Parts: sequence; C-alpha cells; structure tokens
Amino acid sequence: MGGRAASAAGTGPAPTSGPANGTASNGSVSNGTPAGAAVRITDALRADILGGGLRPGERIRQEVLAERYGASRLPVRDALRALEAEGLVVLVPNTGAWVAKLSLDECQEVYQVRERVEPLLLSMSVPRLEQDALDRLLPLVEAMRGADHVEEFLALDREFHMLTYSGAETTMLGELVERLWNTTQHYRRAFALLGTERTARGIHLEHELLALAILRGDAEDAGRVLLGHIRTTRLELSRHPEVFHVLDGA
Amino acid sequence: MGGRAASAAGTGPAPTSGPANGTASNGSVSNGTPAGAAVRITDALRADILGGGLRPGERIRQEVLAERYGASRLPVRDALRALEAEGLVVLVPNTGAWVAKLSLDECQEVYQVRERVEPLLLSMSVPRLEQDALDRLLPLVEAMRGADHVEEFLALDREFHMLTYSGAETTMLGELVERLWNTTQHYRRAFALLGTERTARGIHLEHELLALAILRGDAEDAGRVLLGHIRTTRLELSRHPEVFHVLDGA
DNA sequence: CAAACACAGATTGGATACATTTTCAAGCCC
DNA sequence: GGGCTTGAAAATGTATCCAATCTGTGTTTG
Repeated sequence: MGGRAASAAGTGPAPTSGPANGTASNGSVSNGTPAGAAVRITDALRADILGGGLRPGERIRQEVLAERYGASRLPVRDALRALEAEGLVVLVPNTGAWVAKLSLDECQEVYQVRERVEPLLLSMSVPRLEQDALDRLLPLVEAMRGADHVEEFLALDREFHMLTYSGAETTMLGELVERLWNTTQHYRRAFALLGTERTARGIHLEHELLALAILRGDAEDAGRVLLGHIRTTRLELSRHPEVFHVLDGA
Repeated sequence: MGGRAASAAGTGPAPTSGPANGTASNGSVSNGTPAGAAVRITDALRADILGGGLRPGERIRQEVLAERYGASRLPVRDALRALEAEGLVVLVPNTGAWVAKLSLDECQEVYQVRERVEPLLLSMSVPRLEQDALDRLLPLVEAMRGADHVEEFLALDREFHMLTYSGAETTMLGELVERLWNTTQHYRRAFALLGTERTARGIHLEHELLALAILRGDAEDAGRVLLGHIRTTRLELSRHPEVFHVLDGA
C-alpha cells in the first residue's frame, strides 16, 4: 500500500488524490465513482441520454432500468442520483425521475456560464499542452470539415474542444465544463441539424482560428476566440427557438 | 397540483409530461424538504460540515450517522452521495467517506471560477433586485463592521452576497455559486481568523463599494468591484498557505 | 532483522421485502 | 353533464440481511 495512506495519526486516505483527471479522452467521466455495479449503470444511462436514446422530458422508471441492466433498483437509484448531480436527470421526491429538459432561457444561461468558464480552463491548459495534443488539433479541424453526419460532427467537436483542455490539471473546473457540455448535448444536436451552411462555415473558421492561436501558444488570444465562438453559438441559438419547441412537442 | 403550467401549450399527454424542467417542481413538494428522511439527513450533515462540526479530511462512517439520526444506513448513503455531488464529501468505493479537503491549488481554482461566474450572476441580479433587498444592503455592511465573532461575520458576509444575487432568476448558476461557496467554507473561516486588521478594513471598503454600485444600479461597475473583491481574497489567501497546513495537520 | 504473505476484522455494496406516498380512474353528488 | 370524492394500483422510499472488498495486524521466511 502506498505510504500516502500512512494515516497513523492523520485521517483520510487521499481524498483529493488522483492524477488531476482532466477532461480529455471521451469515454466515461468516472468522477466520484460510486461503486462497481452502480457506476456501470450510471455510465450506460449517461451514454443513453447523451446518445439520444432517452429524450428530454421522458420519464425514467426505476424498475424498467433495474430489469434492463439485470440489477436491483438500488444501484439504479444511485445512478439516477449521480446523473441528477450532473444535471442530466431531474428527481422529484416520491414521484419519479425524468430526463432533464432545458428551456431556452436555461440553455442560454448554460452558454453564458460557458463563455466565462471555458476560456479560463483553456488558459490553464494551453501552456501545458502535450505535443501529441497539438499535433492532433488541425487534423481534427479538417475532419470536422469533412464530417457528414451530425453525430460524427458532434463527436469530433467534443473531441477537439476537450483536447484543447487536456493540458489543464484541474480537479473541479474540468468536471464543471464537462457537465455544462452534457446538459446541452440534445440542443447542440438539434442545433447542428438546423444549422445553415453559412453558420457551419463560420464555425469551421472559428475552430481553425482557435487551433492556430493555441499552436502559437497565445493563451489570451485563444481565450478570446473561444469566448467569441461560444457567444456566437449562443446568439445563433437564440434565433432558433424552434429547437426547443420541437423537443417539447416530442 | 397543476401549479406547473406547461410552458409550451398543453402539449404533453400525461405520459411524457413531467417536472423535467429544472425549476418546475410539484406544487406540493418544494424541492427543499419533502419530508424524506434522506433529505433531512443530507441537510443535517451539510450543516454539520459547514458549521465546522466535521472538519476536512475527517472520516465519516455510515453506521455512526445512521445511529445518530435514528435511521438506516440507506438514507445515510443517499445523503453522502448527494453531498458528494455538492463537493462536500469524497467517496471512495468500498472504502469509505471523508469530508472533502481542498489543497491550496484547488481552493485557488474555486476562487478563479468564482471571479468569472459571480459577476455574471450579479449582473443578472442587479436590474431586478427588490426594494427590500436594496434597503438591507448598507445595514448589512454596517453589521459586518461591527461583527465580533468569526461565525457572525461569516454568516453576515454570506447573507450580504446572497442578497446581492437574490434578483437573479437562475436555475443552475445560483446553485453553482452556492456550491462554490460551500466547498470553501472551512477555508474562509480559517482565513477570517488569520486576517489582519488591514485586510479586514479593505474587505469592508470593498463591500461598501459593492453596495453603492448596486444601489446606483450600475451592474457593470458592481461586477468589476465584485471581481476585484474575490481576486483580492484569492491573492491574500495565496499568501497564507498556513491555513491549509493547519487543516492538513489537524 | 526486514519484507512479503496471509488471515481476521471491519466496512461498504447490493438484493429482497415491506411501508408510505402519489397517481389514476371509476363512482357519486350537485 | 361536470366537478369532486374515494378507492385501488403503481411507483418510490426505507429497513433488514447477506456478499464482496479493503484495511490492519500478525506471522512467516529470506
């Protein structure tokens, strides 16, 4: 056992240990890692929600999930609670669970927070980015240009931005940003579907500009570009309220 | 019931309707205290941690809490999980739970996020502050000047800042800010104990300046003052690493 | 004498079963 | 015929019990 647990007099094993789980690498979050089986259900459910298998406003029944994942209702409840903490599920006591649904105002609120928070994370990341990460930036931009399906673009977009954050050794800010991304996943998808050719070109340009600033090592300029990128998306989104009506009606 | 009128014209057939919206909770059940045992334990534990009854790094045993609150271990587990989501507790699978402990770097990270996020929340709040809230600002500043005990000052400080945010109709940003405050509660207390007379005077001046800007209705200037206030505290904190050593050693 | 192994104790994680609360639908009264 | 009350059914919250895992100590061996 590691000496760091030498808690003869001290307390706690290493509460804040962990190699600064950045936000890189797609895959599961495994933030607090509840437990063995519960965490598997949590990951599966999150993937289901993010992938579109469960749509906003849809009801979630514990028994159904318990049977689907071959477990009891207890780990399912733990999973729902964990996802509620991530903002993906809404639990109402003695009533039930629903997939979180954002209104237009709430979605804009998320984007406003992202405008303030992600440039900070980026500025923490840029000075410490690995060479491998830098080498992958422009290819990802090109891949996004060539993406045909919405899902492919979304995955590449996520990978690109998370890669730009992979240099930050943060414990909380990275998780916060990932949560903000997850909660707006449905709307990003719907927005990408409605996006015009003109806005798409603008997005690609912003991505390339961001990559160039990062490659230059100019964290401040990169932060400015990123702020503009998120802001542009937010304003564009505010001009397409039908995104939310569609989801509400479904 | 029926308090929550579906925002989008009565779209929802019963099955897909539900309080998936973050703010919309059932009329009868206020998301705060639905009389569930788990929620009561959660609140009690949070108060215990924030109040200093449980110190950072201290171990939490489920059985002890179960007996203390006269309940089973299950609602205790739920409470720990909820508090983990708030960042107040750290859970290690199959091992145990500890009161969250922040390193100096992590604490500064929280403050940096606060610098970005709280001015935004303030700018959303200032234009819609009630007259009652405005009338209470300067008296609170004066009360802080006269506060003798640290606990009294901390309570007034929290009340003052939360009052400045009371005009914001947010669903997520407000909770985020409250979480950030809670996770640094221990360190704010320790810092207040170590604060010199000179820093105390500066804090009071900043508070008064902030109150005046808010009363003037100048949201932008208020945001600037608030940013400086948080930044000053962060820099001051970085000059007192003994705060963390004391807590680590204890 | 020190380090690795193994066992015992303790603590958490999960499954089953029961009590409580809410919801839905039929029936009754106005 | 419409609105309200009442009843049953379903879903959630909780308690108790059992299994899996980790910590810590004692022993053994080089």
